[in-house]
Amino acid sequence: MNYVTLLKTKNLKATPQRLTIVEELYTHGHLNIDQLYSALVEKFPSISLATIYKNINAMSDIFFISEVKIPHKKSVYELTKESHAHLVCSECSSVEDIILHSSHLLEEIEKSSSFKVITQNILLEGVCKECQT
Amino acid sequence: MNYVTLLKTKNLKATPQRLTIVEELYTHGHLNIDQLYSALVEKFPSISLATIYKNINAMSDIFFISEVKIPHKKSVYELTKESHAHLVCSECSSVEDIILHSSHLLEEIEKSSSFKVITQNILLEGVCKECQT
DNA sequence: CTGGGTGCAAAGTATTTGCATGAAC
DNA sequence: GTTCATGCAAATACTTTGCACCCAG
Repeated sequence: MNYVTLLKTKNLKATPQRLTIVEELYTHGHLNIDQLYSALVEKFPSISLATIYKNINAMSDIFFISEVKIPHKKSVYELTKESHAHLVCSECSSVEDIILHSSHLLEEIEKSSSFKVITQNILLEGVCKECQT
Repeated sequence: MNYVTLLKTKNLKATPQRLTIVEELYTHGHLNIDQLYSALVEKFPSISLATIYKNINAMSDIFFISEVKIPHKKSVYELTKESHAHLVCSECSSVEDIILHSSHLLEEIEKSSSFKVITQNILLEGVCKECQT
């Protein structure tokens, strides 16, 4: 898949700044605003936080980027991908993706309530492999 | 259970403002900062947002209140209770609690990763009963 | 009485907006 | 050439802090 083309189909220009945000997220998976800014300022010394925000918002609007809200922490951003859950380490703050087969869960909800689920947002806090000394 | 006593055991004074926040959350389940402020200002016309924030923070520190972060929306607060999931309606923004038996989910995670889960944070977005015209 | 709480104002942090210039197409 | 993006500064929104006064215990 070609990010440049994908952006253009949504009428967003493929600027170097924008592409670098995408690359950073592709490479590192999950980054918060400050981490994105630190990464981008290396390459574009005069970039402003406003540009980061504008781009995050623009690409979120087209569902190309998603915000992950984390309890007691700053939000991180990721490239939108197949529905998945997040494992957040309380020690090192790492965020890991995991694909769940949560059909049981959805069945359970439909049985016990009349709520029609559209999007799942599952986040597990705990200790990652590396931090389990 | 007696909220007054509970607060005191944590060295928090049972002020009218504080108790009203608790009552509001008890009655309405989930409220954001603005809703809390609107409710409290009825009873205490000179209350300030700072007081709301300070109390929310103080009672969060003792795990008496929990913040629920919701995608694309403002956080809401609830009284801490038994572990449960949230159903958030995209139409009317209502938040409903549901107790899940998510053992399958936890087993699955432990099988496919070495992550040790401590806290679950499950939120489902969709359409509530009332909004399913 | 004593210590913590309240409410005000101010400070701090986070995010958005307006606009002139510049780059993508 | 036209449109949209960038980057600066300013504005707005959100949250915390300091302090004098007040109330719960």
